[in-house]
Amino acid sequence: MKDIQANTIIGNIKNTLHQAIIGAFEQARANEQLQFETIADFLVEVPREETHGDFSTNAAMMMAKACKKSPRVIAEILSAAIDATTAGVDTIEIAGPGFINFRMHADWLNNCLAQIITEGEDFGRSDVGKGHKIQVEFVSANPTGELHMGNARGAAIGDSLASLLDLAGFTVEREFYINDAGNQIEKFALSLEARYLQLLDKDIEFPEDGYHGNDIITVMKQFIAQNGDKYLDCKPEIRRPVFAEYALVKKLADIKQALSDFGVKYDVWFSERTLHESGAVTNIVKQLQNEDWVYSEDGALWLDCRRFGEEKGEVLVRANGIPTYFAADIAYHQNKFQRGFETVIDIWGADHHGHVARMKGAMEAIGYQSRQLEVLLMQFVRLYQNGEILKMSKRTGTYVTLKELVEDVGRDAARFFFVTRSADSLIDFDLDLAKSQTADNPVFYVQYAHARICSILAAAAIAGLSPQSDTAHLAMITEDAELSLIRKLADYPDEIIFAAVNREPQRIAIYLQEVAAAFHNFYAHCRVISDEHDLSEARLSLAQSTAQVIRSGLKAIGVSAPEKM
RNA sequence: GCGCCCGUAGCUCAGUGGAUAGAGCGUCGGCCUCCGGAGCCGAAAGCGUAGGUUCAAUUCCUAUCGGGCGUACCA
Repeated sequence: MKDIQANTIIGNIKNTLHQAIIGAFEQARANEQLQFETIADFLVEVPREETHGDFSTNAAMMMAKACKKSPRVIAEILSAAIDATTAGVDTIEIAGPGFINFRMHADWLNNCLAQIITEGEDFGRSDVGKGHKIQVEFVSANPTGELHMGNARGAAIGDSLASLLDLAGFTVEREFYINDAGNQIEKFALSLEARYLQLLDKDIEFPEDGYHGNDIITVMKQFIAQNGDKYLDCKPEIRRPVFAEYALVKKLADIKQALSDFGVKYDVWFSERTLHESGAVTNIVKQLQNEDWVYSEDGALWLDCRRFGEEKGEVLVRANGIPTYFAADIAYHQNKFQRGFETVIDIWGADHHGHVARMKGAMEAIGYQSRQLEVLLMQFVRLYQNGEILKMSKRTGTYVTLKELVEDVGRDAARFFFVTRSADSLIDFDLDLAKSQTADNPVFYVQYAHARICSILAAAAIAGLSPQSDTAHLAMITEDAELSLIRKLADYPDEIIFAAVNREPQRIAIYLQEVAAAFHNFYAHCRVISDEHDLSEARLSLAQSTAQVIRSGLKAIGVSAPEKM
């Protein structure tokens, strides 16, 4: 992972130190103290242990081989040559196998806090994205059933990632791809028809591979309430599209509502059907044919995926003339790029991983770069209930819905739960435990810190105290617990950048717990409102900044920041 | 069989090419004349196994064991 050193409080110091170290290398070479060709990619980091200083570099160890000297010897030479006064460094030490540790002047964290306060609500925002257009497409569930736990996870990750990218300076759009065409709609129509007939007392067998969920029975009951039995003697070819259209509208409305209740708002709801109707799907197949990416076999048209390293081709148009999902998906992604996105991120379930390589290959085939399409694969959510695995299946209709999750566990707790885990991990979700332990969800630990601060600020206002952040006030902040909290707050913009660039929203959930812990520790060790008027007002500034960071971070992951709990 | 993901504390999960691997829950022990105890402080407990690369591996590579997913003219 390349070190990201953005234009942030911490990033700027790292950059300055980085330059100072390079300067020291050059000087040592000029003095013939060190001999080397190029300077390796060393890191300037904030060490895990505070006893190792405020910043640290592995430069001496990275260059040991090139310089043919021991790391500690190189560190000695460098530390004598480094001019880090501009960064605010007080002392430089050599430690361990050859780390060079920098300790800043005592007031550096106070200056950090001043800057945090100056930036206010914008603190955390940065410009590393340079306004580049990026799209995050997530959930995109078939509108043939209800949203389930897997969709909930996708929603939590996708929405959070989009927010983080926005904070990091990208121009972001959230999109939901509506699979309202193709095979599953045919099957859907057959299932609806069967339910329709069954509800009207016809003895009809339900399709084996149909959609067994109770929700579509509800939909057809509503349909009958509105339209009666007038489709009973109608030709199947006539009534099936009517059922499907009716149900799609209903189901889509349900999906929008469930996502909205989960705190997710999309910029675009994109209909697959429009791609077929506009001719985009047939056009993309023609384009690929013209460029010799397509071959015929067994009556079907295949994309030659062997040209990008796959073992075999993939069907674009079936022998029956109907294009596959794959063909539509290529047209869809072409459409995305035509809309000006430089990068599109798709969040898919692990069951689609076989689709990744051929989609990326297809992007090359239609003239884009495969890296412009990023697929974030999300492992499954394995549900436990009564100690047993609950097998989810949309086909059989046994699954826990997003709606139930929000009702039983709560939106904040559910979102925090999902966004705390990396997309890579297979989650074991014990529903009984989740319900019974709702109060133990770490989200409340974070929210509690926020509510506590709000309460303090309110009490302070009544006492006639207000946050003051001029230099004289901030200089009164000297306790370890206070400084540790500032240090944690100062990390915020870099945490956002890291999470956004690496597509790891879980970083922020973890970070917020660390902020809350640092605050609770501060609270336990330092009285905010005390007899010392000026110190109280300085600490109020710190508390207020903490609340602001928590509020901003929680917002990014779609969790509320209540003032009272 | 082949491909992808994952094996970190009793449980659920973070994390990292570096100097002492973390949190929540659970267990054990402390802390309320005081701003919110949904809190604070402390203890026990862990990188599946075996090789390799490296100054340095839990992290990268290989093998192996275990789990998940995929391997359709489904999506």
